[in-house]
Amino acid sequence: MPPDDSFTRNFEFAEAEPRIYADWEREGLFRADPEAPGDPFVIVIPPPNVTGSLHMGHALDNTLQDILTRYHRMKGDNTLWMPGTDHAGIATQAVVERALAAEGTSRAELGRERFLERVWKWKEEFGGKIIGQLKRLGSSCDWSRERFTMDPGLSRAVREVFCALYEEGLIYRGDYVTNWCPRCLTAISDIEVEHEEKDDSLYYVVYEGAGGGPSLTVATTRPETMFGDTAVAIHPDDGRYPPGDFKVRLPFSGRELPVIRDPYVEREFGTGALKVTPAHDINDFRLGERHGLPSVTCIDRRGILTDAAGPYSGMDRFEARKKIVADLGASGLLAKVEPLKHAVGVCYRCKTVIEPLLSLQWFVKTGPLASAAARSVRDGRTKLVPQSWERTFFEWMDNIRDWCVSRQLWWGHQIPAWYCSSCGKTHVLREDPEACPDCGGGLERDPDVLDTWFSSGLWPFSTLGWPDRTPELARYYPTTVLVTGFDIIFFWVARMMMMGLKVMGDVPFRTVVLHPLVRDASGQKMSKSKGNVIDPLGVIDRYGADAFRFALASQAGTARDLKISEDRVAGYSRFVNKLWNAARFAMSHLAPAAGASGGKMPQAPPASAMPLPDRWIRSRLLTVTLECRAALESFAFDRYADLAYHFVWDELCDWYLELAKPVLYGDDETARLAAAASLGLVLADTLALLHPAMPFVTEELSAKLPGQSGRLMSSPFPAGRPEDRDPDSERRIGILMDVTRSVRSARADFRVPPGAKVKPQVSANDPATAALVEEYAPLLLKLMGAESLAAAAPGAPKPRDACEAIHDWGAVWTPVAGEVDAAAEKARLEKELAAIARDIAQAESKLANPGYLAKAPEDVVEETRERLASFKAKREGAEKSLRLISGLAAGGN
RNA sequence: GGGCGGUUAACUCAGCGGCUAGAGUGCCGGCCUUACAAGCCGGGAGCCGAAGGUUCGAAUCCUUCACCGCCCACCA
Repeated sequence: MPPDDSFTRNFEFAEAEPRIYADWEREGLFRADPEAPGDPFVIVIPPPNVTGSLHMGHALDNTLQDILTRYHRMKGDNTLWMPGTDHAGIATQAVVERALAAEGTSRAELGRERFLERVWKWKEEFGGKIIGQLKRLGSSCDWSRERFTMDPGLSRAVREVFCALYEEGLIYRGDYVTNWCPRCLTAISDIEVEHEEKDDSLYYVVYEGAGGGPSLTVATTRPETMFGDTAVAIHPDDGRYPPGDFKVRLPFSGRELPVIRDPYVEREFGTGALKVTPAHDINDFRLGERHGLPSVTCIDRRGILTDAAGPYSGMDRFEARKKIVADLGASGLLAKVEPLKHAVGVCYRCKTVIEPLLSLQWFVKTGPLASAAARSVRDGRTKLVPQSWERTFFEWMDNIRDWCVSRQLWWGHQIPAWYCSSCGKTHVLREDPEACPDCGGGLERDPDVLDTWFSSGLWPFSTLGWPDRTPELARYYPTTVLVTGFDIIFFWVARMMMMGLKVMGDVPFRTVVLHPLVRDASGQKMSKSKGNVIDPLGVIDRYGADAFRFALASQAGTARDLKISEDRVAGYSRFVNKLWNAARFAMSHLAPAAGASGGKMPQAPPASAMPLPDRWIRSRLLTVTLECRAALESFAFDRYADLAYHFVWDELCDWYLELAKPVLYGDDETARLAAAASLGLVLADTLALLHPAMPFVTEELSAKLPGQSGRLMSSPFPAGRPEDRDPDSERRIGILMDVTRSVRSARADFRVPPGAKVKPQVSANDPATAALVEEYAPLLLKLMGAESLAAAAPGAPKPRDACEAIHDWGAVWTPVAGEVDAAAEKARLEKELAAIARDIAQAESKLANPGYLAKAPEDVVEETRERLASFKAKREGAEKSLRLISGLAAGGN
């Protein structure tokens, strides 16, 4: 029966995937309905930057989310995958500023209002490209609910939360030393600072004594900040320095600095004397607070020295450092210079060295929020998967510092704070005011915007409609699972937990699945500068989304790195093809069977009424189905993929389809139809099993099944038919596989010509096995290139020309050309016997061990007993053969 | 300085107290067998990083060490 002409030889993914996706979308299959029944299963997407395009990290993240979403949807859960994008303040603003620069203008020239118009316009025009790319991946998000962090609704949520936290004292404004990026011209939070090991110099600078006091030498890496010094600090117990108050003179300026004593100072480092610059160092700032020191800012927001730096004013901070060092040397005030390796903070975006700067910023008081978040993980309200991340999470939450949330940008949620020019009061308000509510004076709004992560911290409830009490919020919060890379645990996961617990009074999600980070094939981080970036869309173009998704899922275990290479994807594209062709084959037999049952899927008989191969595959399908479900429930995506892959390829294709062929091509019509129906049943379940990982090809194939009306994506996920469990059929198929493999192996070893038919015999240890072989011999003949397969008479000797394969249930004799070399055969058997003897010795020693018998679990001991019996059976067969062959070797030729 | 990973076949990894340690890719040999040559069949390949320890039993648990990688960090 030739396959149907419309059934192409390969899955034409380039044509099929967009078409199928459009069908799903048109049919509204992604939509969630809060009124619908079923347990809620909810995922909120980690919102990609609206300016971004799909990279490997997104591809992995969204593949896993889609697998879970599709699985739960098929299971009948009330499933919502909530999509959207992030305004990504600093990143987006930078992109638009670059565009402006190319036009020869700038943000300053445009002014705030026109600049923001430009960003919105840019967003409408080029933003959201990534949504289309997520669709190509197959993401089954409910696009009707797509949100953007700067939507009116979400902005309202941001404002509400800001006001509420302010009213509660959890948001405050103050003058502190914050991390300032002189290039981005904004403050950034602590976790946005990266630390880079750098080879630097430690300069020993002499501060001469004032008023007859002693001189001090301080050690610093940043001599250019000396004009901001307002003290020198030593350890209170440092005996190298005289007791009592004294002062030193700042080089060049002559300004007098008090010498203070504080245990913060490390006596062992440098000279044990520390220059204190409260305006440009966070530790010095704290020292200054403790000792009531003034702050002097000597470097401005652009990294340029200020008038406080006297002759160096107007110089860049690094230029100034060189010049100052040179000048100190010339004045004999540079005692020495040592090389020093230390970590320097740089901006996570532009890698510019951070300038700690005293400035007026808004902060979130994170202490109480963080301890609530940590508690929710400690008591299991939110689980981290893999659990090993908990320690890291606690580490951070327990040592968290206040979160600087103001950014000196224009693109973002402007801080809802107004300052009265008359009475000087600060007003944080939900509605824009006309005038000062207190005195009616003129108001000026705070120009700054909020950190992008402030709004993404609200994502799990703001997207569901909060602050309104929507049906979605009631039904879908807390969400079920959050899937993300571990790189944003602190940026995002922790913030959502803090905000969710504070605002909603409950955790934002029950489980956080932290997946690996995608690397290139050699484990390197992908980056444009390294040129090792693989574009996921190119991969989809070349291999299809299904192969790509499957490759990602197959590697999504508990490791930290996921090394992706095209070879791997190519490997799974062969799997897609394999599945396609297996289905093509199955369908060519299903079609006539369906014809016989009126175009409908033929009713498959119960497994127990079927021949052995069907009973076996259905038993295996049951096991694999249950294992796949267990794997998905525990987020073991790699295991799920592996199980499905091997079931399809090794069992379904390599054995079941081959064993079915003699029947399917046979003359017995009843048997043929039954086999086809059984095949259809197994195929349908297999497609459903694979659908979460490979949605396109499975949907396409499912549509070709006879009598198919609905979509596979909205069909039930297989639950497994418990009545199909059949360990005996698995054992018996195992014997038939042994026979087949033994003959194939003998043929290959002895170079039996491909066309030549052999007449193997099976010498079974018991009549039941002999009967089994005789019964199913017709199914095996073609698989092993045999003309006949017979059970040898009990006790019959192995023919001289036969290659023998020994099993615990008996032996397979495959006659090969001429006579088997007796000496070689003897050597082989002796080797085999030695191996068997080792196995037996091992098993026996275990069973003779009282500790083993007493402590090992019952089933393990039982297994060992069975194994020992099987070894002994094998040994007996091998010994018998050896006796025979020895006789031949000695007396024969 | 603190913490977390990794080290298993040529490569990339799975296995994480008990089957004779597995898979994919690659390699070797043979096949165009009417679902699939993007395929089929057969085959070789590993003192499970090192050393101790716990245990009846260790690739798997503990300790120490080595190398690789990541994260956090207020000795300038």
